[in-house]
Amino acid sequence: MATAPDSGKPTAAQALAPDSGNRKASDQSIYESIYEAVLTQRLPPGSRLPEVALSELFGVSRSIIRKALTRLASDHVIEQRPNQMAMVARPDVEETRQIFAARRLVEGEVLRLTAGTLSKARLQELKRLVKDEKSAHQSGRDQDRVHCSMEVHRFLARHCPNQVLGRMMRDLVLRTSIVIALYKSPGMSACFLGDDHARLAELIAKGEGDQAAALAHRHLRALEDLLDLNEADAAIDLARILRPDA
Amino acid sequence: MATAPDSGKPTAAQALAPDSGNRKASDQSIYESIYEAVLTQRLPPGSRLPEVALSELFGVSRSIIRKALTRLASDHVIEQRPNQMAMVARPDVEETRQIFAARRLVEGEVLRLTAGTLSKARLQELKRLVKDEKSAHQSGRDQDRVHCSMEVHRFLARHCPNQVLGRMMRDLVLRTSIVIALYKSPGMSACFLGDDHARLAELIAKGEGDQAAALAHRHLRALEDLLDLNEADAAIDLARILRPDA
DNA sequence: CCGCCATGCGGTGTATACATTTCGGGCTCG
DNA sequence: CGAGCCCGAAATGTATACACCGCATGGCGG
Repeated sequence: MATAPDSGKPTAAQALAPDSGNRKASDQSIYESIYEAVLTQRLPPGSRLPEVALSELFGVSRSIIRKALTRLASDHVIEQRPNQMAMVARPDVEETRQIFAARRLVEGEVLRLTAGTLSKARLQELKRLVKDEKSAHQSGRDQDRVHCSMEVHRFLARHCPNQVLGRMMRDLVLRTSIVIALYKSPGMSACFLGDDHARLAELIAKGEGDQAAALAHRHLRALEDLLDLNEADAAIDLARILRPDA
Repeated sequence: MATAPDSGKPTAAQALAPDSGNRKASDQSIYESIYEAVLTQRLPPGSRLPEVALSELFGVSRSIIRKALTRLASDHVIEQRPNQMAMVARPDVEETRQIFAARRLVEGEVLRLTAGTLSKARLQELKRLVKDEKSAHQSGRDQDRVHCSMEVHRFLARHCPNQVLGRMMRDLVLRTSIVIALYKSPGMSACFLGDDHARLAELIAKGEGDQAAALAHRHLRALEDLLDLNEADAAIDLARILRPDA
């Protein structure tokens, strides 16, 4: 069989194309390009990332690419196996549940710490993001909506007084995005649950940390419940491979 | 001045010497060697890690060393600044407080999840570690005591049902070890507070997750309070540099 | 016709050569 | 005598060459 048994493994060329114009990119900018592409689901889980292709794309040698890939692997963005091409991570169901549990814990505390500490200008920015997300949702620009939705959470992570926790939350937001792309039911409007984000911004502005944390907890629980996490275990993979007709 | 203004910057040769026998070490083993050396405080904060020296020590080329160093930097074990030698991280006071706060949050949840889930054999191992720590303490083998103390926490992180949280805790334990080495008052018996570890093991065995979390919370708070975190701000550094006599 | 092995290709793993930067010692000039 | 400049040693940054590995292909033999 030429086609892969599991989810597709497209090449990275297309999803990263907008960045190819940046000649002589540093390993930091390459890291961010791939990170962003994975975050916004332009690079779906399982996408292959050949070093040579990337080095030509970004106009640097493989040394730089390898450094960027090593860092991405450390952040659980990609998986690297010996003598094999790196690919965007595909966490299993168990890890997915753990990611959600960890994020509920960390994001809750981040919100408690952040509530009431943001300047007026920062609150403006936050509400701007929420508004942009809503408008993107209403005009059906799904790519933009996902981007803004992620940015809401990343904004809160970035401005948390405890940057150690903030950094953890940043990583968990990315991994959440990956597992949503992996396990979302077809057609679900991922991560747009009513105006949770708007209400969250309101609670953050008013300094209601505990209520913000509780809201985020429900938000993430609802999100997890929307995913196809029941059947899709390793058993399914095996069954589909061994009995492609059924 | 030949002597550095801040804490010492010894070369890495001595602390890593026991590993030099392993010719042709992989980047994974090099990563672990340095990680372990930092964890047990054989490599104090600020230690310099020149790539060429390490490559000769381990008998590999700089490529491998650079990969290991990149990963260590991702885990906040070392700091890498452009065109400068890597050195073991030296978090400032603010980051230190954030590390403790993050660890209280994460370790608390890890203990809640782990309590009551360990097999008899695993509980044996845990109590063995606690006993070894105590005996090392009583015979004054400080190196061994630190090692066992770290291993108690790492053991719990490794066997947490939620491995995403477990991995976070592993990283936080290391960073805690670093800041203890940095800020401990001279002569304090770092991280040996009564029989907290023994009582912790007891609560884990009995499945008392909440009580275990509460104990760890107090344990970590007490540990943080033992550190010199009041004065030692950037102001001190500046004062010492500008007025070496006072 | 089916299955097995050899071989080529495309990928990563590692070492090394060379460019560039930093930092310090020592010379020179004011 | 002191301040500033120059330069070289030693470190990192980058590119590249080559070895090795895995996989797919296609020919060959049963």
